[in-house]
Amino acid sequence: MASAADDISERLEAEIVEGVLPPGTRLEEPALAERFGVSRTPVREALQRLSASGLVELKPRRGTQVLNPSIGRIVEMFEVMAELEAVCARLCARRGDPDLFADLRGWLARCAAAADTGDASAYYTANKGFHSAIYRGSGNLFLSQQAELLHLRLTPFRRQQLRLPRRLRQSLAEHGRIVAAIEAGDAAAAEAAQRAHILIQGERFADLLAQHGSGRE
Amino acid sequence: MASAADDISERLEAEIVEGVLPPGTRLEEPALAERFGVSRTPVREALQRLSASGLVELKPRRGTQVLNPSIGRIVEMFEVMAELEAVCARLCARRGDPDLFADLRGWLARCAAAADTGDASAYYTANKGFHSAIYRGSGNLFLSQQAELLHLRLTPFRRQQLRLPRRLRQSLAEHGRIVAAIEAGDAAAAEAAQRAHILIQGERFADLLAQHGSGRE
DNA sequence: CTCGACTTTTGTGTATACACAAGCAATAAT
DNA sequence: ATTATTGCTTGTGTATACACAAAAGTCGAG
Repeated sequence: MASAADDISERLEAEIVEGVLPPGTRLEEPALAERFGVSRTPVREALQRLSASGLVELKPRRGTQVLNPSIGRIVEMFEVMAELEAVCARLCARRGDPDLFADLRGWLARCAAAADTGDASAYYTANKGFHSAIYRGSGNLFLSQQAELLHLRLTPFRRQQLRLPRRLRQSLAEHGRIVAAIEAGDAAAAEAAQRAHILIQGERFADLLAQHGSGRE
Repeated sequence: MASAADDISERLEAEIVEGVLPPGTRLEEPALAERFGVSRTPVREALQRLSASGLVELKPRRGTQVLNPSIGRIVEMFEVMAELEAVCARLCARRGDPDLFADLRGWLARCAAAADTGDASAYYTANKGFHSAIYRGSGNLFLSQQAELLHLRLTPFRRQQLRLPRRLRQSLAEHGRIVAAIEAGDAAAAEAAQRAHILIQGERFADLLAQHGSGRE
């Protein structure tokens, strides 16, 4: 039922997000067509969609490649992400829905379990669930979808961070503060905690790159 | 130099935003192909892009039509727009750049001139410039682009509002308060004023629809 | 007259073929 | 030896053709 273009764009998206296709990789239509056993037509449609969601860059007559934003731009994206999530957290606090509290507590527990065992992969999953719960908890479906989209776009640049065990525990503590503020109905505190929680990731990212001396400017 | 698909998507975008193609209009590929004198291929690419930017809906095997969101969803979009613009205004106030002040004052003057003569079309243009200046003034290019995109998506639903002369003067007054707060470096006031300025549009929109008893739910 | 099954038509999804621009290599001229 | 020009290769942009699903129309049975 899913069209070939859907299928291809999903698989490419996953590979970009997972880092299988690192930023800068050239995506040539004939090669992809052969790989997926289809013609170039659905491949082109898939690339168009990825371009629209901001994962690849599509230069006219010069091919498409996995987007490789500058450090500055990535930091900007993290700043916007921080604001979007801050709004979500504020709205969560304002709603004060007990079901939402239970949901958040559940994800928090999963995060804690993963942090205890130091399982970065499990923490990644639980973390994603936690943030999605906050998006949905805003009660604004459009906002939630925008947040999910930007979260996806940032995933390639966030992966390395959770490898550091200290960051993992720190992240967990921040989650705890966020949930506490939401449960207390303290919108301002929830907003501030969430914003800080995301902003620190942008800073972390810049630190990591400066450290490793990546080839970016 | 611009590809046919670029050209078509731009023209369709303009027509959707201007209301020539009202929400709900079916966009059939063969018809568009004939109209633009090209084959279906570039038409399809153009529709893909419009779908990605959120102006049209592309249902598999069921064609594409100009997006016709529910009232609730449009209100949600206005809420997100309000938050994005609020962030922009806050960042403007924090920067405190005199060049930015001058820019804003310039647009404010153009808005005032248009409001004096009651020229809704001129006010529309000046208003767009004013808001764009605030986006750019945030100093965050990514945020600015996201704001422009959402502004574009909301344009079809904002057109009717400025017809009302009272709303026009009211809008001008709000602009004045925003600029004053930014110039004063009062980030919190700028943020609040900008948020309110946008939110009122969402409410206005809902009012208008309720009044006219549109066919939406 | 109404309802349902069948046929026709319309429109989308995909494949293939051609057109052409950009990059690259080899050769020729200075 | 260096550089400019020309031809070749690669890859994207567009056109056309076919496959098939969904909607629309038609016909017959009750």
